[in-house]
Amino acid sequence: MAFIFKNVFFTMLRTHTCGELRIADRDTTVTLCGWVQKVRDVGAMVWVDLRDRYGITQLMLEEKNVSKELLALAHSLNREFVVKATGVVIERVSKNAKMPTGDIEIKVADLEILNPAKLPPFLIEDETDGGDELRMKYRYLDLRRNPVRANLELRHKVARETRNYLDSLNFIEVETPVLIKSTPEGARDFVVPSRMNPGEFYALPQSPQTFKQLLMVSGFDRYYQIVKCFRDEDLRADRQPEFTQIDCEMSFVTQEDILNTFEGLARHLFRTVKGIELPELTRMTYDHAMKYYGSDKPDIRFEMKFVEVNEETKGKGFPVFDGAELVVGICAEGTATYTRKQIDELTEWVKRPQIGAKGLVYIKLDADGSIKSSVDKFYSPEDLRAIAAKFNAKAGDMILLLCGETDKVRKQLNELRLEMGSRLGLRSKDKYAAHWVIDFPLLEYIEEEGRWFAMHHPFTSPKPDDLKYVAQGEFGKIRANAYDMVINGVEVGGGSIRIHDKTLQAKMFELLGFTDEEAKHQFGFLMEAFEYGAPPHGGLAFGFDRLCSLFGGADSIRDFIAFPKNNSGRDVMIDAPSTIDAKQKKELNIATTV
RNA sequence: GGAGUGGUAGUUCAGCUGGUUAGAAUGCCUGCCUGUCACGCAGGAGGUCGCGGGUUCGAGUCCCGUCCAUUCCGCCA
Repeated sequence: MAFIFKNVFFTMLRTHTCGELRIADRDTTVTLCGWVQKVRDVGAMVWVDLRDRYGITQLMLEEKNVSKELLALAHSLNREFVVKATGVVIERVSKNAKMPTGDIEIKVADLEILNPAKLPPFLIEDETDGGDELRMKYRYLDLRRNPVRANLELRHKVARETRNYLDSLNFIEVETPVLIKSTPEGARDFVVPSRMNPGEFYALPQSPQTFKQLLMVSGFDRYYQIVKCFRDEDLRADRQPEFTQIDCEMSFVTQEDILNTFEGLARHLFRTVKGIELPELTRMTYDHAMKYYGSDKPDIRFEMKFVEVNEETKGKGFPVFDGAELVVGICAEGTATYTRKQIDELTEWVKRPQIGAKGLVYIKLDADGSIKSSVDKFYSPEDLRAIAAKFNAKAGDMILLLCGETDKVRKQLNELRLEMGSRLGLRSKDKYAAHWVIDFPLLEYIEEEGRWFAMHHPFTSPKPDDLKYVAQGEFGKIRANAYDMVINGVEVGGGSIRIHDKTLQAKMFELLGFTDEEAKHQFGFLMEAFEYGAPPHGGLAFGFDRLCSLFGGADSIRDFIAFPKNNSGRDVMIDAPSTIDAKQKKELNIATTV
């Protein structure tokens, strides 16, 4: 077969794909290549479902019009054999409305086994019988399955549309190095020994942060990169040791410009990838998010905001509340019908070590107008109604209260809120609510380390108005020009306006406990660059894998990565990491222990 | 580092308070079948119950250890 497409000459084994033939192609002679999905053999007649990336087309062989040899060859086919078949497209006698090619089949005149195949260890079907472990070991087979292939196609589309959008705004994609320098701040680095520099190590980037800032100093103005980043931390369903970011930076911009630009990207992606017009992104301060949702990435697909009821609950003789720093709760609509058993189960749920609440107090507003609670001993119906009023609770609702230390109890109630949202079906995967969380604190104090840490990273600029707190030593009050984009409770991206002033940057390092030497050793190149005319700049980075899994309606990012690692950071297919031989170690100056 | 869940046929799972020869579904093999498409029918093969130790007359089942997988907490600037 040979043909010309866009002035390029192709020769190919096939004339068509397995997904494109329709009734209009009747009577044409075609050659298809693909994998045997299924052989249906009724003796004198054989049907073969031939599959490729594009779909499935049915091949048909009939005793009365093919040779014995050809029929025998068809009988010998097995799942996943690679086959080439030539024949005429005919209308089926009995059609299959369930498949796009279901009106036609190929009356096979010639059949060639291009490659036989071992029986795969699991079914290559949409609903596979294979468990995750097995699928990962034979990922190349798993990738033949429609759902996984569709995920990678989605990923491709998101990448393409990201490039289209950013390109239209004059962003240019610049590659930055992968072998860079280790820095102690932030996540653990993956390191690579340098053969040519004995005893020294490169680190793989946790993000191209400093390079993109240097590109701003270089005048590149608008940069982006779809780039692999590496963090040697424990993994989760939504966390891989190597992952991909859409990394962006702009010069001569305010925070407002960045929010608008990347809100535009989000909306462009929703429009082009999902066909959804995303409403304008709302904005919420970090303080607001923590107070009303107990999280810096609230899921605002549903309300169920926190209501603090210290005033209403204290001083009534209930010691647990009286002794608590904060009494706070949520109103779960329509759950007054919960049975004792369900409430007990919910109580056990919040008491699990992962959540760690001491207990759960409920107030039920029954449909008949009565009010009942687990603390009736301490609160009169009037007391309870006063609390309920603060929640705007109505008959049929149930209020769930937690108490304790402010930070902890907010975190616990956040978990409960999300759980109740799920139970009440308020977190539908095809509903999207996106917003910005802004005004993050610049610093947070880590008890164990006894010092302040950058909440975002050390290059984040403080809000000028808040610099007054420095003199007072109230570092926790300093807010940053930092922002996160949150969609459905998932932090999909975040960034900041950077420091471009050498003195301020030095001050920041000092605050973070760096000595002059340490700062110079680790970030001297950046400090020096800032002396040569650094423009005001800022940017952000999106978690590309998470964005894809969000679009794909999945909680795990693994099936949006062609070859992911497992929970222990292993690639079970190629069996990495692995040991290296003594010669390699010697060259790399690595002591041979073990 | 911590908590939970799981590991039994190629695969996904069931297997109760310990008790004959460890089951089901699916896949696989053989035969029959000319309109299948979850084809059907008949027959068949397939197991070191993750590994090590213990309790017991007897362990897939109970206990201890260990490995692996997975979810979460810590961690992830």
